[in-house]
Amino acid sequence: MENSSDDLFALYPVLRSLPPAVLEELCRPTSLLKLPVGTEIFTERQACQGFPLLLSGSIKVVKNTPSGREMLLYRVESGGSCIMTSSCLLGHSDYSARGIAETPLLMRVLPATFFEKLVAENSSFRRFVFHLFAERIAELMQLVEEVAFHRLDQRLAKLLLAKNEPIRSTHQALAEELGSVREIVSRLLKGFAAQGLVALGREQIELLDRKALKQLADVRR
Amino acid sequence: MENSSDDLFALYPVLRSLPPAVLEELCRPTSLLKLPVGTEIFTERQACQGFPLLLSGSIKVVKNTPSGREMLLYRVESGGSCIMTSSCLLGHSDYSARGIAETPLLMRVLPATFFEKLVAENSSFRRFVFHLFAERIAELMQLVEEVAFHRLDQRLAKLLLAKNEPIRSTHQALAEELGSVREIVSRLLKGFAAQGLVALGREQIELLDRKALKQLADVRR
DNA sequence: TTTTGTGTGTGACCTGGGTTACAGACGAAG
DNA sequence: CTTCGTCTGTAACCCAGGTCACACACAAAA
Repeated sequence: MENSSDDLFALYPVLRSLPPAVLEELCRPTSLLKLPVGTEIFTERQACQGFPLLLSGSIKVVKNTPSGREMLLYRVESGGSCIMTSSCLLGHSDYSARGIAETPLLMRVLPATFFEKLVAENSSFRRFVFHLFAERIAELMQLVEEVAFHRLDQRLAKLLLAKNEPIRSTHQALAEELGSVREIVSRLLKGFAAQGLVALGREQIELLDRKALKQLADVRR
Repeated sequence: MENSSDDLFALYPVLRSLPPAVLEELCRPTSLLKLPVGTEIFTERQACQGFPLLLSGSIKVVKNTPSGREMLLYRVESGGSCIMTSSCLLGHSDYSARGIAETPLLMRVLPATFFEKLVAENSSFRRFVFHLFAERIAELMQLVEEVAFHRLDQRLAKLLLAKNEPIRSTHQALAEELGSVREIVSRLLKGFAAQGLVALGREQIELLDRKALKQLADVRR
């Protein structure tokens, strides 16, 4: 698949107004990064060189515990951009989380100097970046609330609803998104199945009663 | 106490480079806001009119549950500025949290139009704002980790260490910072006291063994 | 002094969810 | 087919922390 600048513009319309020099630099074939699944995009306390523009694939940003548990903080999908990186570009040093390629990635990296320039001169780009920040903060605050106050069954229900069917993922993977462990997810899913909310298969979950799941997910306590 | 522009500049050196017009507007006595304790600075889903510059006092940003529990997301102190607001200034609509004056507040509000202009034209101001965002995000990610993976005794120990002695606050208040309930905090504090880590009094806590508390707070599990 | 309110101590109890330690089930590879 | 690795089920157990229901204790107000 060819990755012309067209793809870039389709995902990041903001970049249409780039000055030609930046554009040329950005579209040089060497600036195209292909990364395999599992690549660590960034680690806790490690610097970064530019502003990543994700063309395809998805990055998960997670916290890990020494005991081997994991918790998904958020995802970066194509069209989004990892704001963590810009955070770092802008003086804040350590990441305090890891970013990992969930799928093979295709991305271009906007060098730091260009990023600075764009943010300064291009109001729509600036708006775009601010928006990324704002969104991230809102999502993180939501996450704090959920982790602090919502039961795991609620959070699991919500997670299932957020995925598009057919859901193909292991209980382990779901547990890691929730910051829990496999056994509990299995137990809860079994409960859901018993209530006729889902049908379970190896590495696949079918949602039988979205309405009831939604109700479960939405209970305020 | 007079609140000249000097105070403003002392807290926000960034503003020194303001164009005179903005400066004049900002220093008009009418732009000085005095708010009593308990004022709701912003609520979930409510718009905002400018970028607040806190001169004195502290704002707590919290999540509440229907069951009456509360959880502190973060604080804004003088010199900081509530990035939530800017978030909103920049297009993201709903707050998903409440901001409440913990003490009487003294603040000036930079009107939205000036804010836009400053962010565009003044690189140090822009850097300042980005830095606020970045810091906030890092803190929130840290908070997620703590809530998800750390036990309450750890988090309480950390909280106590972060306060400056003498600590004068009720168990209820501590519980609300942690997103827990009074009884549990009392129980844990009693435990700390039994180990000689703290001495308890009505609305006051004395730290007897900071080293041990620190150790407790730092355990990685 | 008595009253009243606000903070604290405390025990009994419950429950969500994490831990351990398995056993079976399925699919792919040999 | 057999083997092996990955995924799932599941039971026994434990513990942190939340809930309920109190009883005090202390201070300020009446």
